[in-house]
Amino acid sequence: MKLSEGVEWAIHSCSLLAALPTGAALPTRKLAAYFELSETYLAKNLQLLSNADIVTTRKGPGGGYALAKAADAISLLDIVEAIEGRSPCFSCTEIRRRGPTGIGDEAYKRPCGIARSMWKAEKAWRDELAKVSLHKIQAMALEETPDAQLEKAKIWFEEALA
Amino acid sequence: MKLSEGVEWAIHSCSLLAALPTGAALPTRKLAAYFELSETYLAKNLQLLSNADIVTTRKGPGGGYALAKAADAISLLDIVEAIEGRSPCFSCTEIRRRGPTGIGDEAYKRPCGIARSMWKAEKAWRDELAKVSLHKIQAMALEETPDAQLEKAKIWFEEALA
DNA sequence: TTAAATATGGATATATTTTATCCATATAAT
DNA sequence: ATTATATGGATAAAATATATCCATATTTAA
Ligand code: FES
Ligand code: FES
Repeated sequence: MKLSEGVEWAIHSCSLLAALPTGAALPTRKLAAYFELSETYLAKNLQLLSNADIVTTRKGPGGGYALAKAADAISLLDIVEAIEGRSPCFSCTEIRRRGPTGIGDEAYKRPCGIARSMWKAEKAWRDELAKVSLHKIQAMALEETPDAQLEKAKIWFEEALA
Repeated sequence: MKLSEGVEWAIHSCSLLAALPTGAALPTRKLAAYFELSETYLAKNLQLLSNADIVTTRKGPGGGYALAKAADAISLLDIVEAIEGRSPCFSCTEIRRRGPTGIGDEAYKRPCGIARSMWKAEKAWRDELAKVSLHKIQAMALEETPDAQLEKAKIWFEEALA
């Protein structure tokens, strides 16, 4: 069980976008450059964010990506689900119905106890992710980023938005 | 993010083993037959349970698998970790250090806020799994299994252990 | 003592998923 | 018009999950 790389990429990208001045946007090329990531593959992940209405896009020169809503209205869960999808990690294949003791499908009404337990745990995970806003992520990043990096980031932004 | 099939197989297998009379054991062949699963692949998963000390084994005729401890001393988390391993689902690749604004590795002491948040959610998942004992799983199964199946299972057991 | 039944671990094969790239197209700004 | 950009589809390459096979060690039962 591993989350895809794209989840980390997407969170960092959103966190960076959260720092943009109103009205500004960053294109794939610049986002990829900032994090030193594959431009084409990052583009795919940004598309997922776009389809999930987490970011908005503007085509053409000067265009790019920006957050679609306030950073405190976007949660880690939103981002994780945009990238990973919404299907449960645990999937019950109804093993209980199989084999020599299994009986007709109509006999099994509720989801089995195993699935219910696994799904409950998964809900705890999602609930916890839902509690963390992008705003909080950005605030933590701001606080823990070394001053030297903040300086360089400031200069990079000026150039990128010029 | 998907849990491997083996997790479901392992939980069902343990739940069945929990129903064994003291001293009895079931070999791979019979477990696979009961659930109509691939015998060779189930064997691999049972090996993982064995290495994790969730089940004990006895080689030779009349041998097989049995629980290594009481069913209420085994949790879903134990089983999930035996099959899936203990490494975190989210892995921080330290993207923050990269790119044109990144500075020397020595500047980043604590894990980043993104990773801390993701790991916290993961902990909530594991904690929830740890709360569910195999005993509970077995009790739920017993309660929700149709009577017709319980009958057939009883007969199957008698034959299997004869 | 021997034969049969079983688990174990290694090697390997196959299928599926993830990661990554490329391209043709649509769209917007200058 | 030209340039910069996102989008979605097709495809390729790499990694992982699924599945099988085999040689070996061990244990039981005859
Ligand atoms: S029957 Fe296997 S998890 Fe539901
Ligand atoms: S730097 Fe990316 S999650 Fe830690």
